[in-house]
Amino acid sequence: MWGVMRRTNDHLDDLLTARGLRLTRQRRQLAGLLFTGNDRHVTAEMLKREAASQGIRVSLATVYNTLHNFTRAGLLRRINVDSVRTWFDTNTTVHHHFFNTRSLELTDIPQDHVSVDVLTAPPEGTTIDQVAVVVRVTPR
Amino acid sequence: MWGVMRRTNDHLDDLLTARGLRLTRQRRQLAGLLFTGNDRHVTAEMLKREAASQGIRVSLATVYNTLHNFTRAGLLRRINVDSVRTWFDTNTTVHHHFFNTRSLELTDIPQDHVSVDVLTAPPEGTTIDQVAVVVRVTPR
DNA sequence: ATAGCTGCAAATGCTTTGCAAGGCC
DNA sequence: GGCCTTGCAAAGCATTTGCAGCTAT
Repeated sequence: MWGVMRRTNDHLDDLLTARGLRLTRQRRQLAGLLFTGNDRHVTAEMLKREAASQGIRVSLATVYNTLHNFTRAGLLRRINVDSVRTWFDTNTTVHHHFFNTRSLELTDIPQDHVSVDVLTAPPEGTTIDQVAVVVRVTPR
Repeated sequence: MWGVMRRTNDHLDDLLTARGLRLTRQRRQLAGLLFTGNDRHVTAEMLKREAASQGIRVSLATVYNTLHNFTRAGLLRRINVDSVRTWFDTNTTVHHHFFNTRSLELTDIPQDHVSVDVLTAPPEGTTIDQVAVVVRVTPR
């Protein structure tokens, strides 16, 4: 039990320091929520609420800062699915998404389950950065 | 000259009335900007600015109302490419986009220039509504 | 010691809303 | 006439920013 906890926390600390991020209480706790267990999709507001529900005290500004720092450090990936809020994905590998426009739920689609071919050349003077496939779904 | 103008305006009026939209000055003028000429990608702010530059007086609230009304009527399509502003596309057919994340320019990719295959079934209880491919590009 | 973080409150940017006045059918 | 639209100002959200005080290294 204690062994597991220690290992998990050490692992998280390594994750942060390896990316040059200082170990602050807030970052460690948010990392604990994000990088323990399965892949997750969160918004700033969601993460703040979840933290609060676990007795973690963080300001919303810090949640935003942390999400951006983690993204810059390559620990998270931004996803653009609706124009209201910004989503962050703990799965940083190339992959795509189902987006339930009613419940606002995001689900991963493994990269190898989607084949995309773009036959048109990108606009003059630009290079392709990322291809995002969002499959919008609604309750049947 | 007059013939062309008349025909264009009549055509626009038909477009609106056919969709059950009342002919107000603002709707006709905005429709004139949107549906005359090539396909376009606009945000509310852009359309408002463009209207202003042509001496068309419309409030921003009305621009938003109109964009939504036109969308509901099937004359426009919403596009989600960034989480800051909402884009509207006069091309309502199925197709995809290049999005220049630096200049915020949107370019169409004809549907038949993109092949997408999703091998994963949509989440339990949902059906696919739309598949959106956004190719993010940056200046070389 | 000091560069970097945090938290608060205020500011920002996009979008929506409430409501009175005006316009279309 | 009656219902729909418009315009304004205010409100609403998500997000960012300025800054004073704190903290990791």
